[in-house]
Amino acid sequence: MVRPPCCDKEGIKKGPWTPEEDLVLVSYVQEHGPGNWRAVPTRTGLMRCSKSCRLRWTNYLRPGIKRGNFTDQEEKLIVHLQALLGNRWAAIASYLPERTDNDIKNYWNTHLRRKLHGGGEGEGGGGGAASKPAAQRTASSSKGQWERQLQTDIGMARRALREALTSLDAVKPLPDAAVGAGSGAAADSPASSSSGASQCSPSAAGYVLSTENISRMLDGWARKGGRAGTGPATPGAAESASGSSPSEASEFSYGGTAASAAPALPSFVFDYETKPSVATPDQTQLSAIESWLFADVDGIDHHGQGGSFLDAAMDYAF
DNA sequence: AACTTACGCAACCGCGACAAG
DNA sequence: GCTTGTCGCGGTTGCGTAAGT
Repeated sequence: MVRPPCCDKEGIKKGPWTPEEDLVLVSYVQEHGPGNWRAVPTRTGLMRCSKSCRLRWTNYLRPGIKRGNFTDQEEKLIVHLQALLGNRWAAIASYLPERTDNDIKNYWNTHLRRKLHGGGEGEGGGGGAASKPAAQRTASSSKGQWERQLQTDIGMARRALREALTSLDAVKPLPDAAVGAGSGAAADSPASSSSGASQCSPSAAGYVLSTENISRMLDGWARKGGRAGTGPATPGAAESASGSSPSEASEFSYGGTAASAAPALPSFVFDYETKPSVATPDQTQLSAIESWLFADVDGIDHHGQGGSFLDAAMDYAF
């Protein structure tokens, strides 16, 4: 039963991804779509294990990802959902389509857990499992199962989310800017502010965000002088992306200024992206959430609305 | 200015579930 | 129904950077 680790093969590279690897992976996924990760290393020549490729894609390269600067709204959602669902970060992440489960997990571990429990012990990281959430932890966290679990938890989740939004409303009545910031890279991401993503049509959001990601990557690399490492992680680095296109980038014809060059990169439209939310206007999305949450406030559980959001929520996840 | 400590994030690891044969 | 392969998730670690002394 003990299966050897998938990555213990000779010649499998570990550690931070290099710009070249990122571009190869993006290029591959662009062409073939995400999935069949097993084949990625062999077909791309990447000396990475399939897991690493998948992780890199889902946590970093995937278009539509917003990084850093969690808003109050997101924070509250995370807190409430964590209380309800426990450390099922993937499930929680499905409510925050622009955030990765890893990001949420990190944010929880580094900010929220401390914040909520004042350095208190045993909650969250270990505590999430230790202190049983309202929804009992199932042994499985697989997609299908947590989806079913979510279905059963949905009532509680709705209540909690509504509370979260309601309490937030008291502080800040969801102005457009806030809504945009709620999920919008527009508000707090220098990258987007410089690239004008917020001005793009909603349908192009995914596209723009994806190119932004690349832009960020490229800029990060440029700043590090092409040094391998976590350069792309440098937040808000895209403002100088233009004019700093590393030589490697040209090899892949992505251009160094991905964001500004977006229209010239039609091949970068990730049609196969499984999270339609990236192409959904943030405001619309939040409005949907809100209407769904408040649908039964007055005792009316509009099936249509609830259903639609539930469907949408499920769509986000898959 | 140099050194130390704390923090944040990206990536790795191990396990379980699902699907195909 | 069983075995094997692949995928996805959550926990944890290690490195780079910021903050403090």
